[in-house]
Amino acid sequence: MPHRPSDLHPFLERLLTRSVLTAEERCAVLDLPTRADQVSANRDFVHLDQTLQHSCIVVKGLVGRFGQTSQGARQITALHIAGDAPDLHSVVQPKAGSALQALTTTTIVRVPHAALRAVAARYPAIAEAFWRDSVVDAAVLSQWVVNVGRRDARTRMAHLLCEMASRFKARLTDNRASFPFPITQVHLADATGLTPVHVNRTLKCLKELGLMTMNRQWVQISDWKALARMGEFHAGYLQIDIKPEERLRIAVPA
Amino acid sequence: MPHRPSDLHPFLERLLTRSVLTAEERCAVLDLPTRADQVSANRDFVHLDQTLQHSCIVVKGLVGRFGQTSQGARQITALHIAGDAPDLHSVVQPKAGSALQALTTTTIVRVPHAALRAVAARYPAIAEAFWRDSVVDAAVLSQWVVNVGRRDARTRMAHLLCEMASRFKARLTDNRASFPFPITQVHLADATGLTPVHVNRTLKCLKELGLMTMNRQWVQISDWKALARMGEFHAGYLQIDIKPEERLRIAVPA
DNA sequence: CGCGACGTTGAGTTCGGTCAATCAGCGTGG
DNA sequence: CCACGCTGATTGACCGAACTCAACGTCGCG
Repeated sequence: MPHRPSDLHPFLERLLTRSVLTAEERCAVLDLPTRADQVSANRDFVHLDQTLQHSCIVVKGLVGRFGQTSQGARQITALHIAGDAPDLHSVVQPKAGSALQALTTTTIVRVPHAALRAVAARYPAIAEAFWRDSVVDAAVLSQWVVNVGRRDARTRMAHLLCEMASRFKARLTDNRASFPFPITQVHLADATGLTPVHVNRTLKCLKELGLMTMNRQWVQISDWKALARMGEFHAGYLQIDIKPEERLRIAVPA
Repeated sequence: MPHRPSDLHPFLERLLTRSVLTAEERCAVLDLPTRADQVSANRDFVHLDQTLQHSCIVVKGLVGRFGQTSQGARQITALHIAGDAPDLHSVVQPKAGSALQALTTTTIVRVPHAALRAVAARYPAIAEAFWRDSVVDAAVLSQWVVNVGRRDARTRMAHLLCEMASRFKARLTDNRASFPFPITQVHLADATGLTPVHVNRTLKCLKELGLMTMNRQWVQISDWKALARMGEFHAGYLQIDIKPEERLRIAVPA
């Protein structure tokens, strides 16, 4: 069953890396109604405590989930790239527990909860895929707690870079890889729980060790193995690269 | 429809604080087959990378989800009390991404995935409640990232104590509260990302400020408002105390 | 060309870590 | 009953990774 190109393709791909959906179910996902929206850098497009009627999906760009202390310090609790649905959970929990902000000019699409709920009710396998997606996000969060709680600055940074490289599916050739990562050092600081100054020094250190280089738009990893070792990075928790036959499907086809 | 007492009652209660289930659905939850199990303190009962056939539910005691660095430092990423299902997510994601360990002598029940899947398939509202449960857990995790990433030791500790008091539903009278919290300072350190020595000093400080006292088994909060202020604690994210009419139900009754 | 955002660097400080000793409670076995 | 040993709590002295403050550099853009 062929299907026209859609902003939702990357999202469907993401679901399919971990869940099994029939052709009909895939079409149902792609046919979800969407409203595209451009968000400029450093703009919240979901506010704390806002009650949502839509979930959004990142089409292009970079989105951060922000928490914040009463002293005004900000902490990024999750980074979301194209294909991610940063607030899919709002389908069952519409009150936003944290803000979403674009870190660069970002295009998102909004999908009405009504449509998501309808498709989840009609196709239990899609509900299952949504639940699984939330679960994988939680596994990533749990890694972030370990990262921020127990690792030193270099290790933290290396881990984050490895995670993002994996999620961007950066092609690994000859122990090198590179991927577009349009993030400032200030935002890296908010993601790692460091200060911007120390992020700068940490990156300098990783560069001097010959592990990677970075500019505003792009990360070049020059020694993947060493960076992964330094970051204590093991990709398993991301549930990427699941072999097709290992994907799980509970729901029976309609 | 009356029902015999069950180890699953606290779990059902937990689901019902956030989700709406019909009498039939409640019975279906309570009728889940269980196998009780006693776990002694400091014993892993779910190991990293283990593929699970059961989810467990805490009946009595305290369970920690543990992550760990390659240097052997441990970080608790979640604490689970009676009524919690620490690995409900294994229903859709059976490979464990972190270890579960009892922090005191704990009794759990194990529920086969097959039974959970069957009940979720038969009653979409139960699947929805499970998903919502995962989502709330993720919201707590996200708070922990903020806590560990951006707050100083005193604030961190105060926040953790307030969170646990709220989850234990500690009765608040005259700005005081107390609840049973059988945790060692070593485990508190693993939960807050501090060292045991500094936990000790931090608790001493909170005590000297007249905010709380603590021994191995019990926490006494002597000035709830001040402790909550110090910990920047706002209970909203826990999704406790949801008014009955604000609970969400998407699925239509069978 | 000037401005603003971001990146870089140095000097000094501090919060929390490390190491090590001591204390307190408690269950066990002689 | 009491000595022993274990686990966890407490305290002190010192250290160091990361923070703060402040200046300067660089790049893109109006």
